[in-house]
Amino acid sequence: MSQSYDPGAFPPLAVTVDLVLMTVQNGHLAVLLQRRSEAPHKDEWALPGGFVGIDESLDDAAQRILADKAGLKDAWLEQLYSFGDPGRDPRMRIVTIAYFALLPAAELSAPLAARSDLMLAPLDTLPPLAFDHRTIIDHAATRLRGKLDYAPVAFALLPPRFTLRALQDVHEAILGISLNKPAFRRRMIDTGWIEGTGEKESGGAFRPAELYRVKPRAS
Amino acid sequence: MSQSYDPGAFPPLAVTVDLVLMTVQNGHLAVLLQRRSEAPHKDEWALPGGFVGIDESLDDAAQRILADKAGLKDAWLEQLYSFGDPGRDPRMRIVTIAYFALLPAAELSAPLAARSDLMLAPLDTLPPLAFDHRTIIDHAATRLRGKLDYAPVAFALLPPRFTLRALQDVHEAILGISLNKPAFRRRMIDTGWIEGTGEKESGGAFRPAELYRVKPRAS
DNA sequence: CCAAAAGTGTTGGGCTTACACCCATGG
DNA sequence: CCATGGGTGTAAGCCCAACACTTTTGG
Repeated sequence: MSQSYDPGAFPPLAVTVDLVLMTVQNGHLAVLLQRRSEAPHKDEWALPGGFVGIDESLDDAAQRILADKAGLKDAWLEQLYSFGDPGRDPRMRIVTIAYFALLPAAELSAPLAARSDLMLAPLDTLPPLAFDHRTIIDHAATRLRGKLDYAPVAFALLPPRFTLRALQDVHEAILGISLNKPAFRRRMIDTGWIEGTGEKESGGAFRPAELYRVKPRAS
Repeated sequence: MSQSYDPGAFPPLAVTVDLVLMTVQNGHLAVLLQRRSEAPHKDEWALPGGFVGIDESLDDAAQRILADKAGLKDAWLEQLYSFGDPGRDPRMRIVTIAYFALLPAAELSAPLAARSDLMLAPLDTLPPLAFDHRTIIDHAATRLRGKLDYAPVAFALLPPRFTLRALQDVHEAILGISLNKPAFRRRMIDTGWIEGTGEKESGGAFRPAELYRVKPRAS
């Protein structure tokens, strides 16, 4: 910050935002990938991303890219980490700010059906990825698992009304382990994050479970 | 990533690294600030920072700036968050990657004495700061307090050999609360992070305390 | 032998888990 | 009335904090 400044003097350098958009599919964490249509890494799989507009905040860029790729607004989105090794992109120096977002699998079915360049890949069987995107995804998975116990993140993967069993399934998918049912129920209930609606699940074959919703942030 | 690319087409945009360099001074968390020598915000206090070199990784840039300002190498340094709102710098669009670092107060006395543009400001009585640096410092303090219980960060604020009382003082300064002595001792000891050297503190007026050191990362 | 700080033994309470059981529903 | 999954009561165990106590040093 102490050196002299002249806009024209700066070497070409770009800032992008890349999204790690995760969901739970068949009991496993999965991430949305996009097939690259251009060099470098043409036809390889990569994270959806894009350049940050010159008058656009980083958060706004992430929301815009999310809307472009998944057609969605107001998703839970969090800045993850920044990656900027020289040479991570062969074209030029690019620093990328990675964000991660969580969406219910149901909300991704429409964009996945509409666009053939998108796919959902389970985290444990990722294809080879362009750039350093594999590293970025690993960071995101670690962060997600770390936050699960102390922050209300899992709800972003569920519809507005959900059963406790569905919530437990999400936790088990993210952590990759099975959890004790009564302990899980009580732990969730006395986090204060959720509240029961009087309603019951419909269409079930057996005893219907109560539907819960996220409490409208009291604290 | 899907739009066409031409290095010359990119609007001028720069990437900087800013450092939140913290220590404990007189029982309070404090941060290293540098008086700006140029516009904008000339003569205001700001975080030490600098532009990222075109062939330099983000981590390397942070280490370089740390060495320049504090004359130190191999400090514990962690990427914090990236800030890039348009307008955060009036000159041009600047995205900054904030890092935070922890150093024992003793290691800062030399640079502080040698350079009149540096000062150590307690977190609870910060002067007005340039740019969005106040926000960055708040993020760093929150992150530090959050990590204290589950990561071995406090040791970066202590010399290689330290007493449990000194460690407790650091924790109390960071958290701003006082802790129960026996509980703290045992909690620290069975984290497995530290081990006793046989040595005792010297020069004390009363019973000398045992000196501990960080275990050479077993796990 | 006294003051002051280091370090330890013991107790008690709160939180979480594990297991067993009951409840509600469809067929 | 049976199978199945939802939901709850209870007891055991672990972790952690508070308190009281002992130990070690300098003066």
